[in-house]
Amino acid sequence: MSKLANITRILVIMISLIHPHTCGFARAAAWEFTRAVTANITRDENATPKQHQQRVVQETYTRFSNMFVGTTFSIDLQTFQRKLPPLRKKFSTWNSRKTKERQQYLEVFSAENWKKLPAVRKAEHSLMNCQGCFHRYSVYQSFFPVCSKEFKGCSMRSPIAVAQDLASNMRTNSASINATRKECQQAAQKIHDVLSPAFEQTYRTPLGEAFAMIKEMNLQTKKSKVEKKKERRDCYKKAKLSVESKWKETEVWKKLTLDDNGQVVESEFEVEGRKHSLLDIRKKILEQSSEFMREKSDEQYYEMSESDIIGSLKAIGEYNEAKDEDISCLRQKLIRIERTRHFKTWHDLSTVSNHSHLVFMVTLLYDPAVYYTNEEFKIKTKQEVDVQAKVEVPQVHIIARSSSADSEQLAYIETRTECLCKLTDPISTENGNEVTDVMRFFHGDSPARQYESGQQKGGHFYCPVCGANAHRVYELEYCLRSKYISLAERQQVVLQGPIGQKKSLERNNKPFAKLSKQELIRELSARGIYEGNRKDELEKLLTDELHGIQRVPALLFHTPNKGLETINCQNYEILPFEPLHDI
DNA sequence: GAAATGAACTAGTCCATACG
DNA sequence: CGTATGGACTAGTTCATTTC
Repeated sequence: MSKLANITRILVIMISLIHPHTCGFARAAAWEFTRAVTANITRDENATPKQHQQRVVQETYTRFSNMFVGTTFSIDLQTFQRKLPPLRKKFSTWNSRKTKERQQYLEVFSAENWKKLPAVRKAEHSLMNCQGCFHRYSVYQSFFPVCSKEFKGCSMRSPIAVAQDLASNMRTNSASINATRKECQQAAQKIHDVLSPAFEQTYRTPLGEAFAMIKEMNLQTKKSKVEKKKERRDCYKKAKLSVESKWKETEVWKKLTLDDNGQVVESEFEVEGRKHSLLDIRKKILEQSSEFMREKSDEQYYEMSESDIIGSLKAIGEYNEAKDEDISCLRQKLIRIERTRHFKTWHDLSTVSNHSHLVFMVTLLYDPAVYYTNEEFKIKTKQEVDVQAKVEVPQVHIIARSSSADSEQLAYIETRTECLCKLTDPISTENGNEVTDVMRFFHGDSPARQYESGQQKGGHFYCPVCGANAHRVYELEYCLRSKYISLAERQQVVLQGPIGQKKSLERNNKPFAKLSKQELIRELSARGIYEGNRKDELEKLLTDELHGIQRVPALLFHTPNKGLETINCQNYEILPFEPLHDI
């Protein structure tokens, strides 16, 4: 038998009006039409019974074909004629105890309801293997009395039929015993096991999940670990947003800036932080550490003999014998050193209960020239004190809500530089001796130091101090040869080319990002590099030239072309190592 | 038709906390 | 203590569109 003939045979076999998956609308229509036609058409006197029967079928078929247009319902007259009698038999011999179901069946699948169906819904139906009936009318389809062995397997596939079988089984076999909890569970489990596969296949939803949709059952799908966490996170996010919105209500400021066309633009910005001014911190530390200071008045210095002064200088390693300095020079030097304090800034970011925070701390550096050593203090007061620990207690400078993005952290530069400019404002001890304060060091973890120095974060040049190539950081010799790049040098590197200069002045936090080819050529030629043709080659050259320098040091962000001395940071250095936390 | 441009994506870095 | 998760960043790839 050829393949085509095989397929045809299967198709012919498949057509049946009583198959469980035959369209309900088709069945009901065929039945109603054949009844109406039989009642309405009177037999011609000349016609034989067979001829009359033929006419009835012909008329029924015509009405049927008119109602169901389209290939999915196509059926030829002969087949229709052959398949009609079993259907008539089903309807006429429908179980008399289930007339209600029969009535409902015919109502639901009435011609009227079919007409009301929108075209999209109609398209779901077909004479055989009707998906529309299977998915949307399975309850009513299950009323149709299919007991043929041939179709039993098919009917079992319908979860409704399976459920009905189970229920009737339970009714007939129910024993009136007091079931234990375990038996109860086992029975329910069995029902689930039998029903679940058919249900899931039909509705593409696990049975349990579908049960959870029924309100009366009061069931809930158990959330997975991931879902639980997600829920919790969403909750945190919500709380964060509500806090932020409240902050916005109270802390909105206005500022005037120039746009690209030189027009003054008023814009709003939010401040979500608090600051102790550097001046307050300096005064506070001066007061707290006064008992440890080896403070002398001007008179006392002038009363010191030459040998005393030289001895004091020697003690702090500041006496240079080769240099021939006179006594007044040495005295001034000693006064300067003993009245100069050095400070260190620490910066870090952290998340506290899902909110990102930024902190700047300021610490005074212990200097034996200014403060007593532990031994000296013990001789003086008989107390055993760790002077350095007392002196180097860190003070909170700025604490604020801020994301770790550079752009956001740079918003705090203005207020920092404002404080640094006032570093030269004189403050005096109780005895009226003026002290000089110097901002000396910066320390923090890698991202913090990268932020402060203007180095890129990550990538191939992540070292915030020397910009060593990431591929070679394990070569000791290479690392030792890599030079410390000072903040002033970094500033010069950025400003060397016209584009870097222009974009820095525009306060672009990434002046070398996304340059066009023309800009790349200009930038490179200003740096004496004339190689490269294609854009990617030029980009690579510039990357190598900058070795990770991304912008001017953070403190110069607002005044990129001014010297560090304008913000009293000429001695400011970023420490090359990552220390322990201050707090 | 090659190069430039821009968007979207992946993979990897470091930082950190939350949680069982 | 290990795992999960998230943000911010660099670096590289792919793909489609535009420009020269």
